[in-house]
Amino acid sequence: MFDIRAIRDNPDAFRAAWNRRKPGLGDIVDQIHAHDGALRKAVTDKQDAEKVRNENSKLIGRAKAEKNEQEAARLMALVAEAKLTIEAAGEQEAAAKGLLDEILMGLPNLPLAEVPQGQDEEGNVEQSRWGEPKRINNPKDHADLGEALKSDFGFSQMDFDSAVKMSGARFVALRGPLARMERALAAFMLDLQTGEHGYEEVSPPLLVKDQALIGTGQLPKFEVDLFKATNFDSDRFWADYNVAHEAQLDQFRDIGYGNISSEEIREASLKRQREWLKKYNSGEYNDPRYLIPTAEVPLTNLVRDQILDGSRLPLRFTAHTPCFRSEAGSAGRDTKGMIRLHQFNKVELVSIVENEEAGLAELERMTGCAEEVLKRLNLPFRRMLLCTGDMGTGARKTYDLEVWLPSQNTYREISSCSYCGDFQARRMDARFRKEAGTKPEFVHTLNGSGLAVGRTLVAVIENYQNEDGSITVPGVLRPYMGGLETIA
RNA sequence: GGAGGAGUGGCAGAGUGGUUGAAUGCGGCGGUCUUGAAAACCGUUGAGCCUUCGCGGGCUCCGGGGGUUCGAAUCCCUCCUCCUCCGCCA
Repeated sequence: MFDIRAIRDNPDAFRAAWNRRKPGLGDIVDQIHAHDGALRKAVTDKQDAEKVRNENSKLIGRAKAEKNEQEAARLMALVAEAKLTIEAAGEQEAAAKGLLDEILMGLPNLPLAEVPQGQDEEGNVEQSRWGEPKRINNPKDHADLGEALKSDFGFSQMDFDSAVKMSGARFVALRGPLARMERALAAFMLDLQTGEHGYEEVSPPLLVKDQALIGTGQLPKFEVDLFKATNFDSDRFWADYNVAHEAQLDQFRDIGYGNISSEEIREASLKRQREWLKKYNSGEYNDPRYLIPTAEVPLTNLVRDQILDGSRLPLRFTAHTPCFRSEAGSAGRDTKGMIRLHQFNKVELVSIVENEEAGLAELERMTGCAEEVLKRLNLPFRRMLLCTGDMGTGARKTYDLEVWLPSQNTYREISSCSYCGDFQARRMDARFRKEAGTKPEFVHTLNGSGLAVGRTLVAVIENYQNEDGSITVPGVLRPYMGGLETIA
């Protein structure tokens, strides 16, 4: 969401920024301006009429107390007239607000000036590199290595076949030492971020309401990327439906079937059915939840609908959770292995700060916190500054960390750290008060992966592979794996 | 799942149809007193929006939504949340 007053005052700045996101998108400013004008006109009209109603209602009370019925009747007529105006203006207000919100909620955040212009990942700019890729002769990819490794019971430690049978494509079951290594990675990351970087560990809900996703920006535009868990109340729906059906039949009977054409009956029935189809799909009989696509959603929503104490900022949260993504639109990409799954684990970092200056400093800090994980695992990586076309909707500036994958002879994304300004805060109504007595201000939010656990496992397997197909356990993970040095 | 109760300002807690955006207490802020502090006393203290260059004026909000009424925190409907008891359950 955006500050409508800022758009009014600087329409050209918004126009230019949205055009940087996507050529032509800035023209939306004209529509916003039109709807905003209509909205304010309607609001003013309504308020004027409400004033008339309120004042006269008080006078009515006084007139009645004085037993002046004639005066009371005269005033009541005035109020009745005002109410018509209120109703009409109210409808116009709701219509304009609906159109305006629909536009505003669907627009992406404004990229900061230092973000490079670009259409897709080709436009991203490398910022730095760390570590030297190790020379590996004929490196195998993680899937081949993982499937070849056997658990004590003789099953693949990276068991795609079994997972696919029960859940379909893009799922995996880790078994034995590899499963433990994934847990070790998560524990290591969490200990680092909480113990050394000051993040508070959170165990959040994994199912959230649509409002939470609207808050962080995944909705309304990207519902196809999410897994939705529905729970339709069919008993209540059909009970209500039958009542409406009976009522309509009664209505026909009252009119008399001789006085109504079969065409009219058909029309009326269809209309009723269409209405109920709409209700069927609405939230009225359904209370859906979404599986979180990232812990950014619950962690950021921790501050929703609040006025925080400014002296406590910044707040830093971390959580290790599964993430669920439908991966609609990525058919055919990364179909082999664990790079792109419907379910994966991730350690997420979220920071709540007070303004842009603090936010940009925090972005550097947060990215550093993510990089530290890779450094301690001794995995080569590079830092990319994302271009305007490759950033997520909520972001104003994003760094991606890409880890070296020997099998692909390239760097692959393993973390993404974003500064979101007050974009999410406005959608969530998350504010803070600098000092007692001062106006509340919107907080600024950041989120980043610290790191994607599944992909880190992939990187460890590939970078620590040995000629014989065994995997050397990185030093920092050994304490978490009972001292195990090699997975074979 | 069954039975009952409750949702009011940062917190506690009055208020059941007419100057109530809301008594009172605590907390916060400012002040008096004091060498300083405490205590005491006085004042002040919700949010959002519209309008105005500004001073100011106005509207909305007492869990959410809808309704009754000239007028609703107060009455009705509905949903949500919380509490107590019973049942079931990781």
